[in-house]
Amino acid sequence: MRMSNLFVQTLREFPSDAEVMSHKLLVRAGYIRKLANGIYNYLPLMWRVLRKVENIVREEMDKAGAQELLMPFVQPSELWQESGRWDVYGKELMRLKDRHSREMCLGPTHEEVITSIGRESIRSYKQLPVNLYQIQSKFRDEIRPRFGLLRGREFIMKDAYSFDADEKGLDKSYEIMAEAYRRIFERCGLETKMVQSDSGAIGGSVSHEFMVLVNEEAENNAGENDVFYCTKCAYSANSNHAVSVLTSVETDGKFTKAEIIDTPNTHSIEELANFLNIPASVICKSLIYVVDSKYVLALIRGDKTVEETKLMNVFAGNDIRIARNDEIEEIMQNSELNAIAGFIGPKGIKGVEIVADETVKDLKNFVVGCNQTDKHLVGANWGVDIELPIKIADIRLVEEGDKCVDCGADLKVTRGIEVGNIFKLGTKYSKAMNATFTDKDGQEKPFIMGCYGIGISRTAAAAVERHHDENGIIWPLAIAPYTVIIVPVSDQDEVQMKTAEEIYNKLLASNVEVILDDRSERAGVKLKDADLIGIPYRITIGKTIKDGLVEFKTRATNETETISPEEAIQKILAL
RNA sequence: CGGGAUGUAGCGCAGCUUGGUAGCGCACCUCGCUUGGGACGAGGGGGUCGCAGGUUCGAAUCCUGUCAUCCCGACCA
Repeated sequence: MRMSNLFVQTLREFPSDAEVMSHKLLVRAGYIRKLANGIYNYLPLMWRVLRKVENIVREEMDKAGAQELLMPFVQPSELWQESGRWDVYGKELMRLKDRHSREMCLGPTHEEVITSIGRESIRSYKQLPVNLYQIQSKFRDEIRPRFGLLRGREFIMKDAYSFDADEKGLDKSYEIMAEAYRRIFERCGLETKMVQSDSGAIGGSVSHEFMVLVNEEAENNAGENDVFYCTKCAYSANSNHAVSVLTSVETDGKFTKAEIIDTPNTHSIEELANFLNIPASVICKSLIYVVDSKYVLALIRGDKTVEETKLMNVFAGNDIRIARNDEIEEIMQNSELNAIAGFIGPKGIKGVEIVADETVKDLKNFVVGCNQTDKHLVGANWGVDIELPIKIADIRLVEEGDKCVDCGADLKVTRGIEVGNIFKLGTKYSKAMNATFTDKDGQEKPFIMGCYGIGISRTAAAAVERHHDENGIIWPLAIAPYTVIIVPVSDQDEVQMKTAEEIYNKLLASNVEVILDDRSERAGVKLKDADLIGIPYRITIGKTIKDGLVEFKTRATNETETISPEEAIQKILAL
């Protein structure tokens, strides 16, 4: 490709609406252009990168025994009614009507469609296992798209679905996919961590996410997930799923007599602990949440934080948020109580489901809200002053310094970008949609399914997030849009131009993906652009060509060597 | 949806407080000059000032509404 023909427009400055590096760089280097909120044009350079990622994914999926197909992007509502998700998926599902007023949606994922394919085509256990995948644009009407390609509304995804006859088969399919995923990300030049995760709205039991870890020091951290990992063993998990053993702290309070005392203006745990001069760990914190449309009172030890996804899962909910003040007022009125947030407690409260975190059950002589503003109950004990809630669960957010449940070593936290996700779905969809096969014993059984996603466009963006410097992108070789760029310093120097053309033609003849910067620009412009665009190797032809030498630069290390054109060609061919 | 901010040329911004009919840098076009890290000079093209109302002799500027975008929380590949 000649640079003079390449459809690319680099910008001198970063776009003002971008926050994270991958977004800033991809726009500035002319890879993407926003069309609408969360919707981007993939310009020619970007499309080349995406196709590279896709092809790596294809090769590894095919190698793993999966077969590619393509399902419709627009789907009928009927299938979603069958699975039950039409009503629970929420506003992320982009719904629309066709000319006959039939309800349709833009595919955010394809469990329903693949299940319908499975039930129509797979009749016997002899046809199993099957793993089908596609690479396609998905649409999710995200509440807040951001970070460019890292969280768009329209994005490119590889989604695979496995069908097995039994759990053992699923375990095997799952392990094969996990292994394929490890290879895919490694080939894309991305170090990933496979972490346990919540299985969320898609449903199912076991799931893991593949996280690209991003360093904490980065100014704008694009990692949207907290990943906890053990410093000693292999345990790692998304914060929405992580569990831990706590280090022991004071849980027996100093108040030995149960009484309600004045605690004016102690709206937060910190204020209350300071006022009473006690550790937060002898306070029982009470928080009111709205799960779907139900009120929930969550109790947790004062020094700990509620993990909202865990709490939501206790009630098998789809949506959770902390209650607003007017909703708390409503609950108080219905309970014939009167307290504002900060003084809420479990005693006497009505119209809410109560769940206690495991941390509260061992509290003794503790402090808790008593539903009277500016007062708390101190010296409380379960079963004496307040009944211990029946529902006890782990709804606690793990913190750095907690201990690993597997080996007892310290847990640490880091930020990660989720680029892949694998789920054991089990029979969630096959049962709901009546997708069955005939097993060995002649019985009709629902398929045991799994699903496996990779964000293709997100993976490319994550690669930029992970590999760049102050001058621009540094593409891993395997997904770079071009392998090498040839830069003659002056287009007016005939020898330079002639040499550049020769190297260009030789590399082209060997099927190397090469750019010749034949533009009539000053050297600085061409060199800046080469760095910004992030081509892994650069052959610069300058004055030293008089001595038969060119400069060979490796973008990843910014190291250069002065060698002959032929040597430069050989170095590229040897990659 | 809640909290905060912004909409002026392809990109980055000034002008708005104190109304008088739009400007700077980059990019783009022409000519000259220049060619190892985003040169320079001269000339040029491009904007219903997000949109709709209102106030006014007159609105980018003041008022009202509306739309869009960005940031912080809930979503997820």
